[in-house]
Formats: sequence, structure tokens, C-alpha cells
Amino acid sequence: MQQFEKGNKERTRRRILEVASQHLRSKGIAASGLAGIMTDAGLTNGAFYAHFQSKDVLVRETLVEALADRRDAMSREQALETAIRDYLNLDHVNDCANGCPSAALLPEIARQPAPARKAYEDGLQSYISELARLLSDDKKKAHATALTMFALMVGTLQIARAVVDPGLAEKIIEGGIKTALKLALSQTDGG
Amino acid sequence: MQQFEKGNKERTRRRILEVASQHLRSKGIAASGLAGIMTDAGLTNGAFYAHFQSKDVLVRETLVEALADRRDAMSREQALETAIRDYLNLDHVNDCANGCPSAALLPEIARQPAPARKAYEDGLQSYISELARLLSDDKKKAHATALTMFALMVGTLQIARAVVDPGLAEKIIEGGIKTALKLALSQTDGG
DNA sequence: TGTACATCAGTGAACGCGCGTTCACTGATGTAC
DNA sequence: TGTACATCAGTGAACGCGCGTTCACTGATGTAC
Repeated sequence: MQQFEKGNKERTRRRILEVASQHLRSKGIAASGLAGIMTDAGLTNGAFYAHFQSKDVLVRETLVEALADRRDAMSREQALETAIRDYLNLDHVNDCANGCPSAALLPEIARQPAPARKAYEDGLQSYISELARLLSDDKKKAHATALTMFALMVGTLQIARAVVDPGLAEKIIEGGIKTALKLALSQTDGG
Repeated sequence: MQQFEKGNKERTRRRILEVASQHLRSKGIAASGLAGIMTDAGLTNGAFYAHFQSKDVLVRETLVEALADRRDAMSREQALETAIRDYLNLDHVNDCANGCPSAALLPEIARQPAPARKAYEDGLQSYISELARLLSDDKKKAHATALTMFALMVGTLQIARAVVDPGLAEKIIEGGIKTALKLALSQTDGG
């Protein structure tokens, strides 16, 4: 141990969370190991359990944090088209580690124990509310519209990431943008 | 060994593929073990390498087969609305093991080596062509429309699977159906 | 028809490895008197 | 101010376990002469 100030442990904990967040999104949940995460956080594996009860707990807390970050970023968006284009673009396709946790992890989240899935559900709803804010809908319908629009964006990003042909990936992204915008418009005139 | 007839090895191989296909879709790629797959196929783990070179090869061939099965099912669909409702429904939400490989595995597929991703890309394109057939579009635009519609359906199914509230899952599915149908219509009048 | 050998499909034990988790220990800092 | 002890954050070796993969072996079937 080097010298350390008060509140250092909380900073270490947040560093572990941040590294874990990147590992999980880029390698997946099952393929991410605690030893690798701790090494990248500048610690040895034994220190993990001073901060988290188990890998399951780490996964859950990582999801909560990543979703909150995404919601905060969405809350700073001022126009729907910008929000859509900040999500559907080639940078996001190529940067899993810092991108949307839903796009990186949804099928694995569905296989997690209930507490993690509940945490995901709550974080998602909060995020979707910020997306709904950008729709000119009446409030009740806006949330449902935003959810469906988000499903479209998640699926589009995932497919663009899976294919090997970069030209195809770009076409998929462009189609997704066009359709997401169309959804918002067709919603306004009470479809 | 019990008695066996000619061509038995090919049947065994297909049995391994079928079991693997279910394991991968329900547990994910990284979390599926060869020993478990072989046991469920009624064999011991050592027999695996008489049929496949490696787990990677098994994963790739499983994807090819699952996508071909899905394409064949889609090719038997006669109306777009039926095709959409055969995909977006609660049975499909609750049956990962026999469902769409894209919905179950997309983020993990994106992390596979190039050969598996190429196999996925080809299988997807073939499947999408059958979905495009059900659109009244001109041929060129139909494929792009079908891809985007599929992205919406995949994202919708994944989110419905991840949330814990069954009522919410049902609402998400219903929103997805409504929007997928709307997409097909708005496409017809040259959006 | 009978014998010797080849082939085929699969068995099951073993390999090294990385996993999540535990735990005795370290050494710097804080507190009591 | 000095000493004794407690606490805090982390180290690093070890645990049992399951992983993908290898391999010597088995025993039923096919083929040659």
C-alpha cells in the first residue's frame, strides 16, 4: 500500500466499476474475468471482494451505472434527430466498450438473475423517458413510441456490428436513421 | 458402441448440431460448454472432435444451420402480418432455445472471428430476402426496408426478454407489431 | 465358411488453463493515553 | 512526545471447478483371401 487519503476506497470502487463497464461491454458478461478487470484497474484479484460481494453484484451495479450515464447524456440532448444520430453512427458501431449497454449486452442481460434484470428494466425506463421528452407526442404515447424507436436503434446497431462488410454496416445504419426519424413524424399525426 | 448402420455418423453430427443450437441460443455462446452439449446429445465429450475441428467451427456451423432453418420457415410465410406476428409474440419471448438466433446471440456474434460473422451475414441476407418478398415494394427498396424492419423486431424481442415485468414485455411486443406493420405501409406510398 | 486384419464411431481419463472465491498476511495511517 | 494497538486497503497464494482439447483404447462392423 502507498499513502492514501480518506475516501480513497470509494474512488477505487468507482475505478473498478468503470473498468468493469468497459470489459463487460466489449467482451460480454460471461467472457469477462474478474482477474482481468482488477489488473486493468491497477489492483490484484484479491482486492475485489473488499468492494463487491460477487461477480453478479458487480454486473448489476455496472449496469445501473452505465444506464445512468446514458440517461444523463440523453437528458442533455436537445433535438430528436441529434439524439438519433448520436446513437446510430459508425463511431458507435466501432466502440462497443464505451457505447450503449443494451446494444452490447441485451441477450446476456435477459439471462441474468432477476435482480440484474430488474435493475436493467428500471434504468431502461429512465433512459427511455429522456428519449420520449424529445418527441412531440402526448406524454402517454411518447413513452411507448420512444421504446419502440429504441428497439429499432438497438437492433440496427447490433446488426451493423455483426456483419463483416463495412459498406453493408453503413447502409444498415442509414436505413435505421431514416426509419427512426420517420417513426417520430408518423407518430405526430396520430397514427 | 451399439450396432450402427451406414450414414449413422452424419445423423450423429446433425444431432450434435441440433443440441448445440439449443444450448447456444438459451445459454449464449461463451456460457455453453462442449461437455454439456455432448452429454445432451447422448455422447461423451471425446467424441466431439470426430465431428468438428473446434468449438469455433461448431458455433459457425450452428449459426449457418439455424439461419437456414429460419429462412426456410420465412419462405413458407404468405403474408407480412402473419410473418411479423409469428416473430413478435410471447411464445417466442419465452422460448430462446428454439427461437431466432439473431435475437439470442447478436452481440456475441459480433465478437466472433470473421468466418463466423461472414457466415452470419450471408445467412441473414438470405433470410431478409424472404422477408422482403412479403413487402409490396419495388425489389431494390424492399431489401433495405426488410432489414430495418427486422432490426426493429430483433430489438423488440430482446428488450421484451430482458425486462422482468411480463405486462411491460407484452406492451413492448404489441408496440413492435404495430410499428412493424406501419413501416410496411408507409413504405408502400414511397416515403 | 473361416480367419485375419482394417475401419469406423465412440469411450473416458487426462492435459493445462483460467475461472470465481477465500484467506492469512502486510504495511501505512489513525487513535488512546 | 512516545508507545501500543486498531483499522483500513490491498497483496498474492491457494481452493475446487469446469473449460476446450488430446489421446490411447474398445468393440462392433466391413473386407480380403
